Amino acid sequence: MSTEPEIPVNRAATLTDVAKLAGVSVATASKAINGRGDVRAATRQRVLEAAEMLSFAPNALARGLLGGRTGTVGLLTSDLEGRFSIPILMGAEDAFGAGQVSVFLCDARGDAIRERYHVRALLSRRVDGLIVVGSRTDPRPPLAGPIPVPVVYVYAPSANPDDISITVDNVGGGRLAIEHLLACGRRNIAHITGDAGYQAARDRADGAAAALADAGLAMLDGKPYYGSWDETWGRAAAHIVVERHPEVDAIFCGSDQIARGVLETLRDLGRDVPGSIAVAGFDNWEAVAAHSRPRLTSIDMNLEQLGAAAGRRLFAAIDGGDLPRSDQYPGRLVMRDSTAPAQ
Amino acid sequence: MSTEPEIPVNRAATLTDVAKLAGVSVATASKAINGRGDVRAATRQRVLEAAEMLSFAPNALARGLLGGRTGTVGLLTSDLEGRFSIPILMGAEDAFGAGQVSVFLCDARGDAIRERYHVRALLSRRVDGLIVVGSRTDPRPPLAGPIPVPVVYVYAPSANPDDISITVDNVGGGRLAIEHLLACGRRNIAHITGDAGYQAARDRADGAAAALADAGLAMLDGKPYYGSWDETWGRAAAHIVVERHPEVDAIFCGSDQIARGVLETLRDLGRDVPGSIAVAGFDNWEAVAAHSRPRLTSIDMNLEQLGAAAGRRLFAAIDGGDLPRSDQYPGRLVMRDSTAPAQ
DNA sequence: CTGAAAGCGCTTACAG
DNA sequence: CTGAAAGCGCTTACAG
Repeated sequence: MSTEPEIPVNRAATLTDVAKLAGVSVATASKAINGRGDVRAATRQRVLEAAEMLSFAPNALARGLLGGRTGTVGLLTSDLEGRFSIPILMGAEDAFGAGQVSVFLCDARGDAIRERYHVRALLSRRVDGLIVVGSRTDPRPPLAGPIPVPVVYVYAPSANPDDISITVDNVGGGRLAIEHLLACGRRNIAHITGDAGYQAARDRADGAAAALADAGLAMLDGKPYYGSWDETWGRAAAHIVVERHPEVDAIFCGSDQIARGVLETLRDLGRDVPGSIAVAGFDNWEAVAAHSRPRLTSIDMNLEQLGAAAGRRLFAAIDGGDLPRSDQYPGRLVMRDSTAPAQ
Repeated sequence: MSTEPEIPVNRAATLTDVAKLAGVSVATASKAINGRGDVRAATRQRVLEAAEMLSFAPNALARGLLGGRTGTVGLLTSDLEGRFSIPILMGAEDAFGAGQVSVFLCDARGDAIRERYHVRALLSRRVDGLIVVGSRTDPRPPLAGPIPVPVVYVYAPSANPDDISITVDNVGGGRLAIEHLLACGRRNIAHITGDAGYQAARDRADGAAAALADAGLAMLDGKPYYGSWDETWGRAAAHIVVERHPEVDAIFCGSDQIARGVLETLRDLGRDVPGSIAVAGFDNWEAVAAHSRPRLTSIDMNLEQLGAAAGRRLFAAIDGGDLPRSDQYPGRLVMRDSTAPAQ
């Protein structure tokens, strides 16, 4: 029964505990654990064993207090429930998690007051940087007040062009969809999409129009069918399109949910997809696109990559050196069964 | 042109800066800012103004180093893409965000190694507590190693009954659905659900069976149609049910996606919903349930409330005192158009 | 009511 | 190769 007064019981072990157990100074213990400075191999060994024995975990707060860096970043989202925020968040989390960085998550719920409150809190925790995730592609006001750390806006760009914003190339996405439909031999193409108040709707429509123009064509009616982003609108709009333009041989939809509604109506009307009419969606929302009849071809915005890119930019900005610039990322086409060469 | 050498330029203002500018000691500045100790009103005023002028934000790391508490918690999720994790996460974030607590988000991606790594990191950041969010309702192994802070498991309970677990009452949810269908006057009720390997599937089925038994009934075929959680299975199973049991007047589905497939098949077969057959889903996944034809009645698991409850439990555990116990939360029925009294 | 001093747990020059 | 000392930014008894 030896008494070992040195071993801590109720509190987490500190470097002092480790040093004591190893019979060295805290300075030496620190060096041994961090692999810094010249420490005799045997000494290092002893320290490491002591640390292990006490399951020592260095206090990151103390560390952060010293060095200029805390190894934390803030992830500011405007709405967690948004399907778009989540993959971005995953990508960013992944980009950081791989390193030594921990992520503070804050949901401002679209409220500017709450956002400011969270920014204050994050700054007082001395985050090394901030990622601001939007839920719409429309530009958003930049964070208020002086922010002493780098900020990267993702998905929704900052309204200030001097800020770093990483966004989806929706124009390119619209192009991609149309080019695919053209390659399938379709010529009479309608575009049914969401609320025209969304930049995303307008951008995708612009890209679609441009791709059609390149082929000497225009979308049916010369303009998109703007509406809302859901199935109900998709069903209604499909009825209108087919009635006005029986010759329609392809429909590009601004979202998978709209496409889903379009598919239902075409099914009700007995129009064969893709034989008679090809249908392409947007978002590549697995749950929606992969189980429709037929399974839906769609544009994927690569949101996870977008998040990861934002993470890397933030790293670069934190490390200083060459300041990263804003950038746009292209989507990609995911082909399923709702599009095919015309029969 | 006065020279004011005291005002910091490149670094964040510290309490020392504030104290200097206000012409008091740091101790007094600290008390003034925290409303602690007796400070003359005028003095406090001066300090507050100085703090404002320098946009002083107290260094939370330094604070955390002193007191035993850091005001941070770790939110450990096993998969961010899971639809179920997100509302829980929102609820928890909300419960904390309202207070002074910041949340570290870690996605272990279902990998035990990664989970351990994240736990280490969180502990070295001295979080005050941990919330572990599962993505299935099956019990999961408790966190490995000695965890010196309170842990609350949510959605997926810990396999160790001594741990605090906050879960959904799936048995009750199954009951709720069946009781509603019975109240609608249905008597020939089938149950189509997901993978029997999921505790959630078995629990919901058990609840359904119990509610039927209470009414002196049994589900058609005497047991659930187990399959997978998606629409494709819903479509296939609905065909089987209708063929074997033309008398079927209600189908309770283990998920909204299954229900969606069931609705499609019934539509194809020309069976009227809800007139001829009532259909109820589970999850109340807005995007799926609110736009089907007809709109889907479904059981909502109140996941956001679950997350908030977990947050409050963790608070209680951190504050010590009466240790909170594990608990189950009931779901609620959300009535839409796919169920109605029999004609 | 105010301030000097100690200390939280660590790291980093600087001596030895 | 090792250790004593200073210091990161704050708070908290304790004097005055």
